[in-house]
Amino acid sequence: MEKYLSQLNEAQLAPTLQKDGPMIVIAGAGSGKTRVLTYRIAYLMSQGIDAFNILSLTFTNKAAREMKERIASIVGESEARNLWMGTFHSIFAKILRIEADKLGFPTNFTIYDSQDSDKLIGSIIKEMGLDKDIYKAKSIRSRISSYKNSLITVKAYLQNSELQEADAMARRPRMGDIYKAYVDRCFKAGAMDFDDLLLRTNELLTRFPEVLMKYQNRFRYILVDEYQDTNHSQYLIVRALSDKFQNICVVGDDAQSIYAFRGANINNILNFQKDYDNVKLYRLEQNYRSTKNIVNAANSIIDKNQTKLDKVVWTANDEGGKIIVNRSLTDGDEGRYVASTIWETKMNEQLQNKDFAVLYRTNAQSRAIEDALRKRDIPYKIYGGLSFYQRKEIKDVISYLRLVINPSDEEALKRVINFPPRGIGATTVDRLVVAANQYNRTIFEVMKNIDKVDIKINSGTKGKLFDFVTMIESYQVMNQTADVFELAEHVTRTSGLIKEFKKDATPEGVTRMENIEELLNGMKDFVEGQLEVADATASLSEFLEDVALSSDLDSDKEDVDHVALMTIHLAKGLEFPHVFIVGLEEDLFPSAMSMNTRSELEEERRLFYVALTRAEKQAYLTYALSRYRWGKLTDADPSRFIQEIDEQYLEITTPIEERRINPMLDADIFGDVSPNTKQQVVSKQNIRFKPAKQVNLKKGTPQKEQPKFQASTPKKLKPVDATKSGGDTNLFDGKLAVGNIVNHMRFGKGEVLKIEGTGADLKAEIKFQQVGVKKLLLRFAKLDVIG
DNA sequence: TCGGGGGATCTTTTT
DNA sequence: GATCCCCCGA
Repeated sequence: MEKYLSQLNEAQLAPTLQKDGPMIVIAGAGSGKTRVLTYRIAYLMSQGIDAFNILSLTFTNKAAREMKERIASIVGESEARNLWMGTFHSIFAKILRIEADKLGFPTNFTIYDSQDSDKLIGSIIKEMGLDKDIYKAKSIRSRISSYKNSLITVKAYLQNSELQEADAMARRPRMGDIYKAYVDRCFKAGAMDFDDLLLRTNELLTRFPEVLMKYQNRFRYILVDEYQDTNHSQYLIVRALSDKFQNICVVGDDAQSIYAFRGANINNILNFQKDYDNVKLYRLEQNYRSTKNIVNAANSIIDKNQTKLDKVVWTANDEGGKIIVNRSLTDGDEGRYVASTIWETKMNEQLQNKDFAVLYRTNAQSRAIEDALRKRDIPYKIYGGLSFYQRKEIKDVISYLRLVINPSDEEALKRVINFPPRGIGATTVDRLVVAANQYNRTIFEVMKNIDKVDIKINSGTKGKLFDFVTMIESYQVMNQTADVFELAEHVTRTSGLIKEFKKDATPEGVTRMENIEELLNGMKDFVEGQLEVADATASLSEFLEDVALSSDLDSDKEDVDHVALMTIHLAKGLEFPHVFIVGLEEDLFPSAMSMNTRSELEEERRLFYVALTRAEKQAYLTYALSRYRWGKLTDADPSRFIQEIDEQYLEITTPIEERRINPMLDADIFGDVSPNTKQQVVSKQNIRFKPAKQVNLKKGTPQKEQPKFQASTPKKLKPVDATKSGGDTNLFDGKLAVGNIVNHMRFGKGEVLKIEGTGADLKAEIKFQQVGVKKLLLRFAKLDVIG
């Protein structure tokens, strides 16, 4: 152990060696926090703590796997095996399976992905006869998701008139009914969505003190990585579990909090010291990853944020090259610049493809980069986006398997009952759903008892339903003895899936077949890794759980040499020698959707900080003057984030003339002069920045500068959850001032007289022309600032 | 019931 | 540009 501990610096050593008590490690980017976590766990074990008593929550399953391997190499394979390590979702899914019966769920409950949830919500809206343009499935889902992450159950919602009123004012008075129907239907289907995995865990720990006690006693030492990205629901789980022994170690970096949009609450990390007694605070400030130029440039950006903890990240590394800023005419040119620069650098510096990463704000940006790399024959891999398991053909196969495990799974059933087409149309399915609701049974049960049910279906169709049921049941029988691979192979053949996909001879159809083959191969691997598991059923359910909860990143194989393409969100925690951050344009990065409040913009800035700090040696920032968006060529302005970097760290290069990089360059890559060498250094003044759009609306700000960003769009003014603590959630935080003239949806025009309260309680006293003085909770009031 | 064609909407980010 | 969804004719 000593041998390993000697690899740590002093700052890293202190938290590693603190065995007991609550502690927080504020770890700057690249400061070795994973190393601290890993060695700390190894150290705990060397001090006689049983692996069974340690719970370690990570942000990706891949991170968990890597840490576990590392720990195994220190303390031994057999010791490390018993560690509980993984994401919140995967760890608590396992616990929920063990305790499922207490909550009335089957052990083999299905995990609905977002697509399943959307479809279910869509059908509920349809069944209720609501207008789907007002009740958009996706936005309803995100509302429900944020309720769940804030622990607002259906019951709590129905008791909360403020929330209901807010939804009513957003023209969605039936929100509560939909929420209730959605939860009921998930329950009936034996399904949990992502948020349920956390919410139901909270329910379990609250309703069953003996269960809480069991896990408190079990997990005596708890470690949480990326604590800045935990949401309220996760926060409560951690609190509950750590309450007895208080051996809780959280690690994070407020500067890298980038998941507020899915409920992450930065206050969890900002307030940690108030949550426990005698919290020890450690800081890791030395960056081992990046050059001085990169670290300093990143610092100069994050300095622009108001909400942050004190921390000075520094490095003893070389100064390194300046950050290269490149302008292109179009997104296509940008892609070609990236590809040719990678090509050249690789040659000049004898690098591999995997030394490069291209990071972007939105998945849609990958295409232009992809095309350029492909033309240069540079191997690449796109992470995220439409993940393998979300592809249609894969979901089809998986849905059959889900039905085998859990025939109540409504979404899986609807997906495959008529695919491949077997003459069971939408009308029939609708009638089945109605009957199922009527008899309070699942659709599958109704189908099984179709003769005992009062339903208008002709006998021919009944026969088809019977055949389908028989088929699924035969798979269930097979599942008793066969392994996942054998079963899936059988299912794809006998269900007609293979035949159906083979009909399609287009390139897309061929790819589909290949994907199914890849899936089967993956299953074979899984089975081989699972040989010791005796129970075949358990292994199918485990496979499906992996599928539901693993991300693209998790299945990554280290040894493949390709350029990595991914969103910045996905790149968190990773590092690459050379990093391209592309699409640095206003409205794209920062995103047009995130410029309404200071806190949103600050999150974008943290995102940029995360992107930049992925780079070890060299960072490139690129932007284009025009770009295809929504299929149309649109003009773009350079991102304010470029301007925010201290100029001394930048090398602003621009092609000598605004020439296009030869689009035909694929033909003569060697003849093309690299944009790198043909550039001249220019000063930042030469970049034509538009005046940054005003974000903090102060009194007298000319309004017409930002008609696009008026708060009147219903989407922008979602009411914020009541249970969220702290002030970071308020849309009007720092934006509304006394004297502002505002427009209220119902009350009309008025003047702000007074602002009081903080955070979720922020209120404004407004004198309306028509209805007089009103005091409004800003988190619910629909206000447009008009002057 | 099926499949093609046309229109609307989409893009922020993900477990 | 792509996908999803609706509508209509076979």
